[in-house]
Amino acid sequence: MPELPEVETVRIGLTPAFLGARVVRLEARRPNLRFPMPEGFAERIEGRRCRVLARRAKYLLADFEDAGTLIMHLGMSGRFTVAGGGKPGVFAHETSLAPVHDHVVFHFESGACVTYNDPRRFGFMLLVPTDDLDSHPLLRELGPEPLGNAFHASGLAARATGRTTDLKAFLMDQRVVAGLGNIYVCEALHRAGLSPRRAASSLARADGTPSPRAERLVGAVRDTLRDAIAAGGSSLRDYRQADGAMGYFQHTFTVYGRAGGPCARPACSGTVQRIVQAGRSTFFCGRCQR
DNA sequence: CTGTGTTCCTGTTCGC
DNA sequence: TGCGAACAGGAACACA
Repeated sequence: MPELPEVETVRIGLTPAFLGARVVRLEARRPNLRFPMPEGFAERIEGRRCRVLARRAKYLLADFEDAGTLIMHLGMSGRFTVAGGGKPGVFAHETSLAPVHDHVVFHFESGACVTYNDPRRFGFMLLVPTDDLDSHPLLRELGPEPLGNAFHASGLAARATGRTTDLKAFLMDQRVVAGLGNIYVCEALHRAGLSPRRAASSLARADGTPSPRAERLVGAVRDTLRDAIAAGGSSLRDYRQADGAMGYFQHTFTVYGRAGGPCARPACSGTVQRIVQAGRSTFFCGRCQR
C-alpha cells in the first residue's frame, strides 16, 4: 500500500539493515521491472556502503558511496522483507510472498538479507549520480513534502488558482504535493470536510490568497499522514514481536473502502459512497464533505 | 498548458 | 465450486 506513510514505514524498517552497511552481493534476478534494471546495477553497488537511506515523496533513496543513489519505487505491489542480521520483518501489506516475484536481493556484510518482491512489477530501481538527483526527471517536478514547511495554504492556493480540475485529481498530482495517493487523498478530504468533486480553484480566493478551505486541507493532509505513519511505526514493532501480519495493513481507514457504511464523523448521519473519478475509486461522505 | 484516457503486470475478490 | 469479469495502492505517456 505504498503511499507516503507506507514508504516512510518501509524506510524506517529498512534502516537498520541498510544504513552504514556494505553490500557484499546484489542479485538482480530480472533484466527489468517497470524499467530496465540499471546498467551494471549489481556490480556497481557490490562492495559499497550505504551512507543515507532517505525518502522523497514515494521514492526510497539509498546513497551508496562511490556508486550513486539508488532510486527505488514500490509501484503498486512492491514490498521488502528483511532476514538475518538481527531483526526480521516484512515491510509490506501482504503476508504471502511468492518467491517467483523476488526480483532483487541485497546481501549485506552484516549477514542481513533484504529482498524486494513485486508481483505486478510496477516498481523500479534506478541508479543515478547523487549530484544529479535533484535534477532527475522523476524528482525534479515533485511538489513539496506534505509534512515539511514548504507545504502551506498559500502555496496550495497559488497552484490551485484557475484550475478547473477537481480536488481529488489536484491532490493526486505529485507536482502539487508529493506522496499522496488514492487512499490518503480520500482520507484527507474526509478529514477536511471537503468534497472530492469540488473545483480545485475553490482553494483560492479571487485575489489568489488561500481560502479557509485551503488551511483546513493542509492541516487535514498533515494529520492524516502523521497518524498513518504512527500506525505504521507501531505495526513494525508489533511485527517484530509477533508472528502476525503487518499492523499497518490492519490499519483501518475512515472512508476508503467503506462504501455503504456510516460516516465516521461524530454527529454526521451520512453514508460513505463510492464514485469513480479519472478511472479511480473515490470514497467520501456526501453529507459532511462539501 | 490542461484534462482525460490508456497502459504496464499479476493477484484477489465478486457476481452468477 | 468454478469461472470470467472487475478491480487494485502508481504514474508515464499519448492525445484532444
